[in-house]
Amino acid sequence: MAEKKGSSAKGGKRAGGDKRERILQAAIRVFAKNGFYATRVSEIAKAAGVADGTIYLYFENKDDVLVQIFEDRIGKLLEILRRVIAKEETVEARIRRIVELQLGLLEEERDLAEVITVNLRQSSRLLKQYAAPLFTKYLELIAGVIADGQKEGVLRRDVSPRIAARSLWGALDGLALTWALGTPERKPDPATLRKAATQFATLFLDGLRARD
Amino acid sequence: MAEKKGSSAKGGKRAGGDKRERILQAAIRVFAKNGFYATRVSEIAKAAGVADGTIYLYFENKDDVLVQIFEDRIGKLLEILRRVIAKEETVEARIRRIVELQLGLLEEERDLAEVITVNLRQSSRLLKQYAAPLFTKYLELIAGVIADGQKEGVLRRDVSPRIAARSLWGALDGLALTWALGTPERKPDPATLRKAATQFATLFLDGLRARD
DNA sequence: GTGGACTGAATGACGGTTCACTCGTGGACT
DNA sequence: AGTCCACGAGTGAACCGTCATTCAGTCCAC
Repeated sequence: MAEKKGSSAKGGKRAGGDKRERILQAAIRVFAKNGFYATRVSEIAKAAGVADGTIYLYFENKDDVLVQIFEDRIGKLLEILRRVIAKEETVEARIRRIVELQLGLLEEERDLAEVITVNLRQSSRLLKQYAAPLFTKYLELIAGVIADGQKEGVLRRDVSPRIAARSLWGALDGLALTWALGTPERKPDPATLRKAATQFATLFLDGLRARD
Repeated sequence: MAEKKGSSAKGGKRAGGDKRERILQAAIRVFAKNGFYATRVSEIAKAAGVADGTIYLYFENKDDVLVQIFEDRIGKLLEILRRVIAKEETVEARIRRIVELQLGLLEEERDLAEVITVNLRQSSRLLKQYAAPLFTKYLELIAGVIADGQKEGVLRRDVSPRIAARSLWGALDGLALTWALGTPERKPDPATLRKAATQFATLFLDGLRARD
């Protein structure tokens, strides 16, 4: 309504790509707030400043909106993670970065984190089909780091990298859930977050380090 | 239809309590299979061998069925956990038992585990109101064990018991999720499960043990 | 003036909930 | 003992509100 249109230079034609993005952002916000099933398509539309029908120009249906959020965002996250891991020298540093990144996401993009944490589990059909493969990639990335550490002799070899990776992810997810559910509105205090991240990373690393 | 009625001795009058239980069990089964939102009330009814309307004699509405599952079952789980913890002598043994119990639940009552793991996150309204308090109790129980360990000097003191407890729960939940989602039908292989439990418990304990 | 992005009211399906009815039971009365 | 009746648990077809989705029309940009 009181919305300015195309805003800058060229005008509106190429606004298409922009609309899609606006809808995605709005959907993340609303899904985070109310959950997938309790969210009305019309709410997403309103939040995006778009007509109900417009959503169907960019997405097949409501499910597809959730799917696209995963495809788009988790893809990017994986990219960032890969780059960050490549940059660090030691296994320990890499794992600490993973922890920081996953919990940091909560600070930066709280809504996205909540959508991932909470909605990852909602529709099993959806989940298994789209989210699970990406999720698996994420886990394999972590498992890879751990396996490398084992080969280097830095990490103990009597724990399966996969199990360790899953535990790591689960623990971080569990910590995230606390804040996602705890404070309805406010961002979790970054200091608390950082403290938790550090403590947990230490705990995990000490458990995983090769005994001397 | 082809259902035998009151079956044994007395007849049917006190069958009421029985019906409620039948509905709960059926609901756990169906919720586990399809998730809360995708489940039709009529499906629960069919699975329980009961008319649609009967469900409303025992539960306020569909939401209430889920709520009652939590109240009923998690209550019992807490009870068991408390008893088990009391019986063990050392902190290490207690933590190992917690791990075994939570992963063991997956083996024994796969559907319930799935409902808890997956549906715990579905309706945030529902979740915050009913499940969260019970969940908090569970976490506090674990945190208590860890705090005791710290007081005894067995566990390191530089990690908050709460954070450790959350991590522990999250990791176990993450491991459970693997199997809950992985094999659609079959129970996870008990041996795999046990291996994972042991490995993780060792990992966690070694991380948490007081350094010498 | 035309094409196409966009709109939003109308549509239809779906499914939770209701409620008028059925029927077995156990107590009261003969 | 045999009959009868009131009760209420149980039933399930119908109801009705709630959306996801559609599509006939509007409005720019060129």
